[in-house]
Amino acid sequence: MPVPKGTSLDPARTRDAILAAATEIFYRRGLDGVGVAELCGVVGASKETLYRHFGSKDGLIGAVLDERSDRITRWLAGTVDTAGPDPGDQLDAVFDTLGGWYAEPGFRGCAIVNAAAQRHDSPALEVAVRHLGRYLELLTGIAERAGAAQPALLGRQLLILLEGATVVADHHDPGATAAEDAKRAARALLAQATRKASVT
Amino acid sequence: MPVPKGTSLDPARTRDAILAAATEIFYRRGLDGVGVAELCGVVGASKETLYRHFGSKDGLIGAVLDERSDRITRWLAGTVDTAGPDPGDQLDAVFDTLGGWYAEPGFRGCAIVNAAAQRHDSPALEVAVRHLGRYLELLTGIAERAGAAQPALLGRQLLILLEGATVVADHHDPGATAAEDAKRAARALLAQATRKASVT
DNA sequence: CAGACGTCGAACCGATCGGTACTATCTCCT
DNA sequence: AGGAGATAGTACCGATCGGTTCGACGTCTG
Repeated sequence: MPVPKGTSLDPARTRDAILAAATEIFYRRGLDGVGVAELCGVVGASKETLYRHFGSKDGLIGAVLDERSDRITRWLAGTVDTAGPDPGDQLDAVFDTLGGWYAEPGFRGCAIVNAAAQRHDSPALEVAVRHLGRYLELLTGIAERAGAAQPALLGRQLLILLEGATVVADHHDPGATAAEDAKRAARALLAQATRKASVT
Repeated sequence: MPVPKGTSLDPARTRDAILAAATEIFYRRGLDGVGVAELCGVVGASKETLYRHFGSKDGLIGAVLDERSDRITRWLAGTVDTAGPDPGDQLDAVFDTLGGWYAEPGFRGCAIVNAAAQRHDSPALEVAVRHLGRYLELLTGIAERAGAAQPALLGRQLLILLEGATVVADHHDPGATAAEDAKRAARALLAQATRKASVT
């Protein structure tokens, strides 16, 4: 039966359902680890519907990564906003939030960086560049508000800590200390960058 | 013609040739981005030869990652050995070496971490865990020799910097400063950890 | 009520996938 | 000299790939 009797016809909702299912399964199994047919089976949609909404598998991948980057960025910016006015507290909030993410079951690293690792062109690379740019903007803002001597430098260093902690948490973090380790390092760099007599 | 007239028959060399070609093409195009047939065409070997040496594509992937991890670890340890006795100099050597790698044309991030991003089981994950463990051992050794208050902590933080710099260099490093940024951060953390009145 | 639109389910397409089998031919070792 | 082992080349296997097409049937909008 096409279109089960009684369902409300809502293209936007259908699109969102495909997007949500694809986001989860692409993250868990990798972009090449699942075919379009299986994906359609999981979400309960037909291939025609998927291709009408996204045009191609690459189009779907692009949409998934776009949406995920937007959501993560909003989520992280939200934790900064609710952390109060102190830049140090904001930094703590960022890494505490990351720590919560690392501890979630099914954590597999950053979906966007992972995607860029397996498709070094297509939409994935562009989304990754933009995604890290957003992170950098957020972190540099904290560095500026803290009065760091070289906020751009500190922002880049904080980005390195963030991405490094994510990789380490994914692949080598027996004590689950990556977020805490990175937080301490971030605090130390912040303190050093805001000291009056600053080193290099 | 099977076995071109005049070639020396050397299974080990054949194996190495396949391994070298696979290492390059897997790194550039991703594990799923190239098929066994194309790979055989590039290296000039037959499928039977490949399967006799490696058993399966996954076996080949495992061998590629194993060999690459060994080689990178030796390479990095070598730069530390030739950097002299000062732990600070050794740390500089590590990140300077990384900076040279980042600047190479065709740099695509850490092949092993990339592989683990697209195959979160199989041999890739185990090799990644071991690979980061080797890095951690190297960095913790530097931290110990420097007399850090908490060498294990500093080692883990240095690992985060190393991996973070690699990711950032791959995806968002317009000024190609990632290695230098990480080096400065590493130096700052080392200085802080070796100060007598140390902050947590 | 009528047409436009959305959707499912299935069939189908050519291409490619990882992997196997076999033959002809060459090198190496005794 | 002769057997054993290694190799290229090719054909082949079933499965799956991304993608297209079509008909039946449903909802939505006028």
